[in-house]
Amino acid sequence: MRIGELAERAGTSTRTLRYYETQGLVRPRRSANGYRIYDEAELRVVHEIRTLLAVGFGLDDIRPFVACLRAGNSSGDVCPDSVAVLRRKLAEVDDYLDRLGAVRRQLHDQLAHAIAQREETCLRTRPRAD
Amino acid sequence: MRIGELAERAGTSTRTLRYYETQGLVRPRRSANGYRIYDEAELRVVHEIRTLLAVGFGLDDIRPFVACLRAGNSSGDVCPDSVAVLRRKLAEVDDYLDRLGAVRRQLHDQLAHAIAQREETCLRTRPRAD
DNA sequence: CTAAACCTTGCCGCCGACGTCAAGGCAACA
DNA sequence: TGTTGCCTTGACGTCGGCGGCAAGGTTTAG
Repeated sequence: MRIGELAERAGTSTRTLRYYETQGLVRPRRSANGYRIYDEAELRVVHEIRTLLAVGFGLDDIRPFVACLRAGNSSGDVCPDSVAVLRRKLAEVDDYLDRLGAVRRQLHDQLAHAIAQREETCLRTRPRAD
Repeated sequence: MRIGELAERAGTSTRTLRYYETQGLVRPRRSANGYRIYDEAELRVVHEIRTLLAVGFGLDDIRPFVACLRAGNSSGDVCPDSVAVLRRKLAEVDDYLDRLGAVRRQLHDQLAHAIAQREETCLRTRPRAD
């Protein structure tokens, strides 16, 4: 199949597919006139890329998964390099969750304090207004 | 004080301070020779900016807080616009925490599954090796 | 024959918060 | 007087994952 069909079937754009190629993630054959030709396996690869991107991976992180698929595995996850990336990413996410939780608490406290301050100011300004 | 001193006292760079100025967040006077002159209040402002940036705010979000400080309040949080931003940001963080939690679960499952697959493959390949 | 619908490469634009020169002016000290 | 160390504006570079456009070649349908 050509680039337009793959783009449509993968739910992305031709621009994106060419970009993945420059990043070494997808490797189409070329037909006589220079058009890119993809087989079904590449559709699988593109799906893997899209899924991992949606999870928050960068293209560099995704490379091992594509290599794993291309090595003939039914899943891109099972190779050692992929597992290593999964572990690292899980740790990163855990870190980020911690920090984001701290931020949440700070925002919450800051908001509560600001509102309390405003209440107090209102009471001082017009004590019997309410 | 001039820009170098403020940068050092605020723990940032002169480039950053000039950038904040282009964004309308900091407004120094100018001395006769064109040098930027900052008073102590601006140090406070820069601290506010840095703190909120560290929490994950963008400069646009920070603008109301600076205005609030500049209006004479002891905290940048207490003005209505600031409170509105705090609410919005808290909601954004909550959303993000949810999504990140989902990502965490997916990564965890994916990792568990990959490892289980590898164990299984090992057992099939060399059943009595371990 | 021609128009439409593909395809190609190449290059600039985007977002945000700056970093990093470059080329020059001003100030203070030996 | 020269050197060092401030300061000024201006402009381009960074990172990632593309979007969008230009200028052309190819193929297919009418």
